Amino acid sequence: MQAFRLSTETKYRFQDAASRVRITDVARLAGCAPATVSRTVNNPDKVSPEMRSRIERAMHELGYVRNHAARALRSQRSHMVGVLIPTLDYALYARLVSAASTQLSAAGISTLIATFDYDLDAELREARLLLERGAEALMLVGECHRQEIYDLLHQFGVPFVNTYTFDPESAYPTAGFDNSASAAIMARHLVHLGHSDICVISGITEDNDRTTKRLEGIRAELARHDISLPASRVIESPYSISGGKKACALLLSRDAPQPTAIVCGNDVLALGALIECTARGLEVPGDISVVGFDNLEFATHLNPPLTTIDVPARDMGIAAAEFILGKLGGDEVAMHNSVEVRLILRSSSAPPRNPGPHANSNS
Amino acid sequence: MQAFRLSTETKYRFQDAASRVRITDVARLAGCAPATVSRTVNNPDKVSPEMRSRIERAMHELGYVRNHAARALRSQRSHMVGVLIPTLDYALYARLVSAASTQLSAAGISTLIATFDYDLDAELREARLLLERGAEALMLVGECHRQEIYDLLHQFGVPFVNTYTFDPESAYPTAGFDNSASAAIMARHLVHLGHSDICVISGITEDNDRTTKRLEGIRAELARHDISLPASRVIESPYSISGGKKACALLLSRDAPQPTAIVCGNDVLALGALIECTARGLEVPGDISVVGFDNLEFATHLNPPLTTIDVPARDMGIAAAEFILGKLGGDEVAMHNSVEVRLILRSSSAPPRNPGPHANSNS
DNA sequence: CATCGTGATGAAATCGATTTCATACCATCT
DNA sequence: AGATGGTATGAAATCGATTTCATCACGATG
Repeated sequence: MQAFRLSTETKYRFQDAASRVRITDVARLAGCAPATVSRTVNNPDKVSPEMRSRIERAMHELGYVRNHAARALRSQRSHMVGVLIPTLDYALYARLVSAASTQLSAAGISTLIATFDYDLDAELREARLLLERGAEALMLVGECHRQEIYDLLHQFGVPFVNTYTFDPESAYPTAGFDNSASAAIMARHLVHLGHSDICVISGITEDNDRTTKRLEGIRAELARHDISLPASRVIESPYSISGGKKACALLLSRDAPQPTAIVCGNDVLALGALIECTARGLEVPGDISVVGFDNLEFATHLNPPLTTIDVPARDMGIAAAEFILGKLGGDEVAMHNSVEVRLILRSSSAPPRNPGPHANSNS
Repeated sequence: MQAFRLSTETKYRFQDAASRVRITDVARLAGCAPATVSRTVNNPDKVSPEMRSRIERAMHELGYVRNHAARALRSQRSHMVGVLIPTLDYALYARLVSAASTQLSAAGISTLIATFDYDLDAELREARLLLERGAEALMLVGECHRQEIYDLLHQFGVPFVNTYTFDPESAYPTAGFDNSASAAIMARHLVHLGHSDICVISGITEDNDRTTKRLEGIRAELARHDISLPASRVIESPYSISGGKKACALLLSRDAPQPTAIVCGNDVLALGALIECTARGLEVPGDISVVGFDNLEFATHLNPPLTTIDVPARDMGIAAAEFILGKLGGDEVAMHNSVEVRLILRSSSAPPRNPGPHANSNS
C-alpha cells in the first residue's frame, strides 16, 4: 500500500510477487487472442489441436495459473460450496465433511468450511460470510436454523441441503436418515427384550433437532408399549465419555427403581455409561443393558461389544454432495435422499433378569 | 453446459436471483458515489457519520451483500486461506483444523479445506487448486511434500506453515512439536522402567515424516541405551483399532523373545494392542506394558488407563493460524512455533516382571 | 457460381468493488 | 486577506478472465 510510492515510473501496479502471469501474457506468447486461451482452458474442443498445443506449451512455459477472482466475477460461478457444521470435533461430522469434500473436489469444486459450535447465531453469521464469499451452495446439518438463513438462501437463490436428517415432508431438501425412527428402532429392540425400566442419556437437545427427534422417537415408541419416560429418567449431556459417566452415575443413584436398560445418544456417551456401570460392579448386559448410536469403530471392540445403530456418515456426505452437484448442474434431483441406518446387535443388550411383560423370544 | 440449449428465449443472462444488489444500487439510494459506499464498508471512519448512517440504512434496506469476487479481483486479497490435510477422519487433524478455522474466521478469513488421503500427488493437485482459488496462505501438515508445492508457494509468494512438526533448523516455517524427541521421551520412559525387549507398532511411514521421525526418535533413544530395534520388532499399520490388534498379534506370535513393552504410534493403535493382549490373557502392565500417543479422550478411561503423550492439537491449530495471520498482517513473526507435548503417566506402563539392566527406581 | 453453414479465431464489452487522483469546502495560521 | 492543510466526497481507471458478436476461411449444396 505504502511501499509503492518509490517507483515513480510504474504508474501504480500491484507488483508483489513478480506480477502474476495473466491470460494476455499467455496469449501474446502463443500468438493468439486471450479469448482463445480461455477457450482452451474451459472448452478445449472448441480450439484446433495445433492452436491448443501451442497455447498449452505457452501456459506451461510461463507457469500460468488462472485468476479465480476474475473468472468468478465474470462467469458468476465461484466453483466453491460452503459447508456449515456444528463442530469438526465430532467424528461423524468430520467424516461427512471429508466425504463430501472429496466428492466435490472431483467435480472441480472447492469446499469452504465453517463451524459454529452449536450456536445458531454464529451459524447465521458464518452463513452470511459463506454467501458473501460466493458459495454456490450450502451444506447444513439438521433442519433447525435461524429463519434468516433460509431467507438469505432464498434471496440468493442458492441451493442447499440439510444433512443428518431425512424428512420427505420437509419443505427443504434433506439428505440423511430419520432420527426419530432410528431411535425408535433402538427403543423397540429393548422393549422386545423385555425391558420396561428404561433410562436415556441424550445429547443436548436445545437448538438441536437431531437429538430432539431421537428423544421424541424413543418416547413415542415406549409410549406405544405403555411405558412412560418421565423427566427423571432422561439426562442430557454433551457428547463426551466423562459426560456419559456422570449422567449414568446420576441415573443410577436416584432412588427410583433401578433401570434395566440405558439408551445413549451416541457411542461416546454409551462408552461413558458402560465404564460407570462396570465401575459400580454392574454387569452389562446381565444387570443392565447399555446401547449407543453411531457405530464408531471402538463400539465393536468394547467389553461387552456395544449394541448400536450404524450411521453411514460417509454415505451422507456423498449423498449431500451429489444432491448439490445435481442442483448446480441443473439436473432434476430428488429433493430428499435417505441413507440406511441399521441396528447393530451386539452383546451389550440382553433381556433383563426379570423379563417384563413385553418380552419377545425372537428378538 | 448442455442444459441451456432449450431456453431459446432467454438470451442467456445470469439473472437467477433477481439480479443481485450492487454497490451502485446502494449508492444511488443513498445519493452518493459508489466509492463512498465502499469506504463505509471498509473504512468507516473515513466517512462522515451522517453519510455513513444514510448508507448503512440503504444497504440494509436493499439487503446488500458485497460481491467477493469483485472485491478480491480489485484488491488482490481473497480473505481466504487454504488448509491441506491428509484426512479429517483422524481426530487430531479435525481438531487442529477446527481450531485454526475458528481463529481465522474471527479475523474475517474463511477456510478452504482440502484432503488428500496421504497421497502426495493428490496433495499437489489440491494445493494448485487452492492457490488458483486465491488462497492467501496455506496450512500444511508435516514437512514432507512434493517439491513442486514449495516451488508454487515461492512463485506465488504465498506464506505457509508446516504444522504437526517443529524444527528450528527447517528452512520452512513450522508450528507443532518435535516428533522425534516426543517419541524418544516415551522410549526413555520404558527404558527407565527397565524394559529392553521393546516392540513398536508404528503408523505407516511412507511419505509421512511425522511417523518416520517418531520411529527414528524411538530407535535413537533405544540405541543410546544399547537396545537394538530390529525390523522384526517393528510393524507398520494404518491408524485403526483392528490394525493395532493385528499388528500386536503378529508381534506376540513371533518366536523371538516376547516383548515386555509395546510402543504404539497413536492411542488408537494402542487400544487395539491392549485389546489383543487382554484377549491373549496377558496382563497389562503386569506381563506387558502398552503405551500410546495423542492422549485422546478415551485413553484415560481404558482398563488399564493408557500411558501416552498429550498432543495439543487445538493449540497447534491456533498457533498455525496466528502465524498465518501475522504473516498476512505484515508483522514480524517467529518462524517456528512449538506447542508443549507432555508424557502422561498412567497405569498401562510399569516395570517388567524381570527388570532389565536399565531399571531406574525413580521413574 | 452463388449461397449457406460450420468451425476457428479475434476484438471489445463486461462482471462489481476498490483505488487513485482531483475537487470542493472549511478551518486555521501568518 | 491569502496561504495552508485537512477532511469528505466524486469521477474514472482498474483488476483479469469470460462472453458476445463479428469475421474469415473453407467445404458442401443446389
